[in-house]
Amino acid sequence: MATTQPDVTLETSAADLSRRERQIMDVLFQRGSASVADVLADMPDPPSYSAVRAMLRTLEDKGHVAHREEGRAYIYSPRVRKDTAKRSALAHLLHTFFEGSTEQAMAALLDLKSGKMSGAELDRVAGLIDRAKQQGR
Amino acid sequence: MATTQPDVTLETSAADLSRRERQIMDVLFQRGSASVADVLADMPDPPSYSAVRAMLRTLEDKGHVAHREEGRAYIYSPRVRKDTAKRSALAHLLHTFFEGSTEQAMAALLDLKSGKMSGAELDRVAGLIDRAKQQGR
DNA sequence: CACCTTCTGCTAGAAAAGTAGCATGTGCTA
DNA sequence: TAGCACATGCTACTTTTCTAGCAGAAGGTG
Repeated sequence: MATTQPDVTLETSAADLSRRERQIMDVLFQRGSASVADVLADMPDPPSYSAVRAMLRTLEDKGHVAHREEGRAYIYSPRVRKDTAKRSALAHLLHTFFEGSTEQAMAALLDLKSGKMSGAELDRVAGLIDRAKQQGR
Repeated sequence: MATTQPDVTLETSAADLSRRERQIMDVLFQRGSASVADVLADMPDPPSYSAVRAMLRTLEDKGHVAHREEGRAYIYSPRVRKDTAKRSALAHLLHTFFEGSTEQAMAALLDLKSGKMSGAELDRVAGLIDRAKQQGR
């Protein structure tokens, strides 16, 4: 069965970002919105303040982020809705590492954190699956 | 001894790769191993054959990939085990988009593909969750 | 064998990414 | 009001990424 889905190519963003830009977007998605200093604080192998500013400007030019002024500082946030970004990231991961199989991904997820999940949490997830089954029927 | 969690920062790779390098690694993880031509075929906005070769060489220098000769062609493959790569990718995604919550990630996963999952597949996943519950108890 | 195809090894260059630092504006506070 | 703390706007520079293309080796085929 040719699973030849172009779904990955799109990616809504991420695919065409440079290393630093990607790191910045990650921080922004994780925090929702952030000042330059915030971004800097969360970056691996942190560059200079100036460098971050420059890259945020680039990202803004490219349309990936927007800023609003808060006091005298700029607060940046991603322009794609987190939900959309989530979906593409997930889709990309699925394609790259799990042959597109949700089942495999779920298994890996459970394997990664099962020890750390509470019973209640597991119950809720089980509930979600039940609901999916209902709908699919 | 606060070796708390290097989980995200480390990333086993990915974090410090350039755009093209990342794209190549994605192809390699997805296919397991691949010739230059294979990689090229799967890349978005495909560069030249030469360019791909050069980047594979770079990746090899950096230790991210290895090659073996098969006939007169080089077949490249990632040097980190797919499993390890999976884990870090998943961990990173979890941190970036789901506040580290497996539950949220599962929900998103179901939401993304629930329509496309077979009943049997859902059953198997439910089974996995049951098992996790057993263990956690 | 002569030729075509397909692969690698190089080298050199253009383009993009990443960076630093100065100038400037503004609020705060001693 | 003078000075500090922080913020942005720029610009120029260095480094890495990305790319093309030539030369040579090796297999396949008429």
